[in-house]
Amino acid sequence: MATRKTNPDFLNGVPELVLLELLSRRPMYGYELVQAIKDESSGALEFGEGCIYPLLHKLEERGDLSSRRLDVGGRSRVVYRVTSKGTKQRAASMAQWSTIAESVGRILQGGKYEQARST
Amino acid sequence: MATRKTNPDFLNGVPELVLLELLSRRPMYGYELVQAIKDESSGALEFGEGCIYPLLHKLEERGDLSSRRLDVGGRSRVVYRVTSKGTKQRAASMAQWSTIAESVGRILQGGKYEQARST
DNA sequence: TGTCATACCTCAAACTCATAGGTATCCTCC
DNA sequence: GGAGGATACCTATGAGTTTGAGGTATGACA
Repeated sequence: MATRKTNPDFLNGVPELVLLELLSRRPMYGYELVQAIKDESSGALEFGEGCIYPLLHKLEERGDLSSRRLDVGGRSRVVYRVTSKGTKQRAASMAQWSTIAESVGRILQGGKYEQARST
Repeated sequence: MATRKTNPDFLNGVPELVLLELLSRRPMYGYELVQAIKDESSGALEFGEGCIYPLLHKLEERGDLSSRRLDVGGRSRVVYRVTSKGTKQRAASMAQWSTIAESVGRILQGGKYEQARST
């Protein structure tokens, strides 16, 4: 009952994938990421701070991210960047997402053809 | 803290979508669905019985599915079909999946361009 | 002074899904 | 005739993720 084996996380691990992807472009801090995800998806994806901060901590603990505290105009920001371990993880995650998204897409498309044929 | 509002279920509601889709093509029973999902996705998607059966019950309770018990060769099967309510739900779910899958895809693609430009 | 945006954080509860169990019938092979 | 596997249903525990709501503190603006 310990480790998950099947459907490795993609039917609810999108936040992690998105974080690794965005951070692989440039280092960012938590609050910025929350806004960026919302912006880049035109509002379709909206992960709250309660989702992002714990996830950042988890990824750092796991070694996929490293952080550095910055003071900007009296405010303190924690800026994260992807480690080399995280880069590998990102590639693996992207591959898994692709496989799953294609599979789901194919099933939904299959429905189209079915309907077209039977109509 | 009661009802979920954001990210309406698609970062972990794929099993539900797939069930509604497959059942909208033809009525099927639980055990058959478990195999069908595995087959149609070439093994990429694998939802166990412990996922499918409770979900079928939930969808029926909610009014998206109706069931009928069949006896076939001494074995008892519970065959499910999509109700008109379920058909609407399926359309809504498909639309949501599309939006989210496209958003995630766009973010991942964005990464490609970024890299191409900066390299 | 109050309020809003920025910026960090944590916790409780809700939810889903995986794993592992349980029952019972049928078929095949030995 | 018995063992084992496939078929077919089911539930329960628990791991893991995400939501929603809260809390702290600074800076900007009116």
